[in-house]
Amino acid sequence: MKSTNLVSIPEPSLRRLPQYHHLLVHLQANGREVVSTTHIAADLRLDPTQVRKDLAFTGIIGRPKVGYQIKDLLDAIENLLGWNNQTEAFLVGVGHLGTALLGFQAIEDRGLKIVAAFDSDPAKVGRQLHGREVLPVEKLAELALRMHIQIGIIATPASAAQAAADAMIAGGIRGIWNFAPATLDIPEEIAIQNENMFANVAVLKKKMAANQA
Amino acid sequence: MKSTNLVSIPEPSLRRLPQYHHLLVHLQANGREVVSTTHIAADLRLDPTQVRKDLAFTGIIGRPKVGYQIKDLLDAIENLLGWNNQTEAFLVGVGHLGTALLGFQAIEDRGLKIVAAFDSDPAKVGRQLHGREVLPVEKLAELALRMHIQIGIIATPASAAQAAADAMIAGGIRGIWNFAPATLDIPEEIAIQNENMFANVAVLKKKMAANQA
DNA sequence: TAGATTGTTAATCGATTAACAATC
DNA sequence: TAGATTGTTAATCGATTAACAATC
Repeated sequence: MKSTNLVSIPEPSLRRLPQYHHLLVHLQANGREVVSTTHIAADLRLDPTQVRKDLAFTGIIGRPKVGYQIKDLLDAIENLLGWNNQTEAFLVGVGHLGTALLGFQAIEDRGLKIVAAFDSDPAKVGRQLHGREVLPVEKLAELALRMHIQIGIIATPASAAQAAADAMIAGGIRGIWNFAPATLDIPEEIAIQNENMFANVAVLKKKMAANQA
Repeated sequence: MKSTNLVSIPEPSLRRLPQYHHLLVHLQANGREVVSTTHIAADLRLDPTQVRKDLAFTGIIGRPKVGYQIKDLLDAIENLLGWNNQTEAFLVGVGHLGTALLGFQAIEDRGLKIVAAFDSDPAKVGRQLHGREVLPVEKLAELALRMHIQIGIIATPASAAQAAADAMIAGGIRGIWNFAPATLDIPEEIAIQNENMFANVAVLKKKMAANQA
C-alpha cells in the first residue's frame, strides 16, 4: 500500500493507531529498533493479522522474519494521524475540565492548538489560564471568523452546550469536540466528535459483568 | 424480547442508549408522552430499524401507529445501564481532570460513586475536594480491600498511570476507568475502559476531511 | 377505513479472523 | 537451511440496512 490519508482509513483501525504509537514509544525507550506484529498483537491483545492490516495503512513495509522498523512506524503514524499538522481551536467553558484541557500538552502533541478560551461567567473572564486569557463568550463568533478557527471544544455543563455550539457555528467553525453530556443539534456539514465519558460507565460495567460470568 | 441485561447487549447498541436517553429527557421536558422510532432516528441521524432493535433490548413494547411511552423507555434505559445501581470507586490523581471528575454530578447519576480520592503529591494530600479528603496513594490498596471497592479511576499523567493501576489491582479492584494517555499492562480478568480523549483528535479531523470532500 | 408504525426476517455491508504462499 | 514473519486472499462473523406482514 502506498499513500493513505486519514479519510480512507476505517475508523476502527484509526482508533488503534494511537495504541500502537504508545507501545512503540515504550519499546523504543527500551532500546528496541524493530518489532513484529506478533509481538504487538500479544501486548495489546489483538489479532496479528489485524495489526498487519492496520500497519499497512502507514505505508511502512516490514521484512519477513524480522519485523518493522520502529522509528519508521512512529514517524508514519504521527504523519497519518495529523499530529505534525497543527489545527487551531477555541475552547468554551473554563471549569475544571476546560482548565485541564488547556493544560494538557498531550493535546498539542496530537495536532490541536487551543489558541483561546471563553466563558459566560463574568467572574472568570479576564483571568489568565495556562498562558491564555479567558474571553467573554459573546466575542467567540466574531473572533473565530477573523482568525479562521476550524475546531471548537465544548467543556461547558450540558445546559450551556447548545449555545456554545451555536456560537461556534456562527463563527464558521467546521468541527466540534464535545465533552458535555448532551446531544447537540448542528448542521450536518459540521463534524462532531462526542466524548461520551459519562456514558462509558455502562460499558465498563458491562465488561466487568462479562468477566464475572 | 423479555429480560435483557448489560452483558447481552452488543456494545454499539449500548453506546447508543445514552443518546436516546438524552433525547427522551428533552422531549419529555417539552411535554411529549410518546415517541416513534422514526422521530428518534431523524433527530439522531440513525436508521429507524436500528433504533427499534436497540429499544427492543429495554423490553418496552411500542404500539403500532402510536410509538413508545417515553416514561417507560426512560425507566427501562436507566435500569438497563445500571444507573440506579451505584458502584463505589476510588480515584487516583487530583489534578484539574481528577478534580473535575470528583465534581461531576453526572457520574453519580450514572451509577458510579467516587468515595475517595488519592494522590502521590504530599502537597495535595489532606486537602478537601468536593467533600472528600485527598489520601496518600500508598493507602489505596489496603483501603480498597477493606471497603471492597470495585472500580478504580485513573486521572494521573501517563507516567504515573501504571503505578496507579498496580495499586488498584493489589487492592482487588475489578475494573479500571483510565483517562491517562497510556496503554496499561493489566491481568485479563480486570476490565478496562480507556478514555482515549486525546487520540480522538484524529477521529474528528478525519470527519472534517471527509465532509470537505 | 387508510396509513403510519411496530416487530421480525432476510439481504447487505464491513470488519475481523483464518489460511497460506512468498520471503528473508 | 529451517522457521518465523510478512502480505494478501478467502472465510467468518456481527452489525447495519432493507423488506414486509401484522397491527392499531
